[in-house]
Amino acid sequence: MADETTLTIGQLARRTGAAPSALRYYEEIGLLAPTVRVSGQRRYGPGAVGVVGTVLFLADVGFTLAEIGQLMEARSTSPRTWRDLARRKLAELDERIAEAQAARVAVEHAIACPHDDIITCPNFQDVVRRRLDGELLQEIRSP
Amino acid sequence: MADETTLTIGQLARRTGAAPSALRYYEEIGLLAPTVRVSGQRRYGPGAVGVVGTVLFLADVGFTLAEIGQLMEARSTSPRTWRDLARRKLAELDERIAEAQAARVAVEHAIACPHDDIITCPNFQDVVRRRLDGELLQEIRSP
DNA sequence: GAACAACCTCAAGTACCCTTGAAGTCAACC
DNA sequence: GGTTGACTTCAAGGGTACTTGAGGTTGTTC
Repeated sequence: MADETTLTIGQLARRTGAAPSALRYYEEIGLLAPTVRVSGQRRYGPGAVGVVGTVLFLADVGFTLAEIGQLMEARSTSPRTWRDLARRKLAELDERIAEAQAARVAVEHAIACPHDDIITCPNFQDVVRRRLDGELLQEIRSP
Repeated sequence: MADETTLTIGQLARRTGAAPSALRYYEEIGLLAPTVRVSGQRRYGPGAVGVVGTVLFLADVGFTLAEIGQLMEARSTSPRTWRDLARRKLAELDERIAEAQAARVAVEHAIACPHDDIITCPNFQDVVRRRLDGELLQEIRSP
């Protein structure tokens, strides 16, 4: 029977919902610190669940693994950096929400439109034109 | 001087904001119909701007290129399919919005938390625990 | 002592959406 | 007739986050 306070990679995987291969990958890219080995096999302390959970949560929130790496590093050493990164992501989330809501409205309009071929629908053409104009504006702003 | 009602790939690219390589790629995967060629070069009618604009808009909205392919095919032949696909994406957008809003709240809480190492913060631990429990529920729901 | 599950490493593959580079063609201009 | 710019094809590369497969070891169980 195994130690009860220590987890194998499979057990950690089950408790966190991350695949063992993903956990190995996280270790490989430096997101998770290398662990104690028992005859070659990784053993995790109970705290690992929280760490992996944090990683997964941050990934859900939209941080890339590289960003999560920075966050985990700044975690205890520099709460200021941590909060800066978090605030930046907050702005990104707001943007994403706004975009999704705009998209939602546009799709709703397209569905409500009585035309059979949407490309012929004036409403839709309007949406598309705005999309194209947005692109052009971006190009003009940063040439 | 060239025909005024017809566009080269570069001109179409400038009018739509899509790179020429992207337009060729769209054609390659069947998203854009192959066009007339003038001594080997693609020539697009004015309607192409709308078509490409539609593709770009749909991509923004979150459709994959494969889905956009289906949509373009169903466009005039089957408005019902079109609306079905659109409605499904609407639900997806709602989900995405809800997720982003939940993430926003969680990040806000994390920022507001007075703890220096967030992993030790009870609020944050709670967020992470909910994330893990959510995962487990999913696993139970679809084993 | 053989099977079995779960672990290990390392290289390569996957999915999506393109971009980049090499090598060449074509029309227009000087 | 040589350069320029925009076009052509085709194969390969790139970023992100993993997964998969081959080939091998360890520990437990029958």
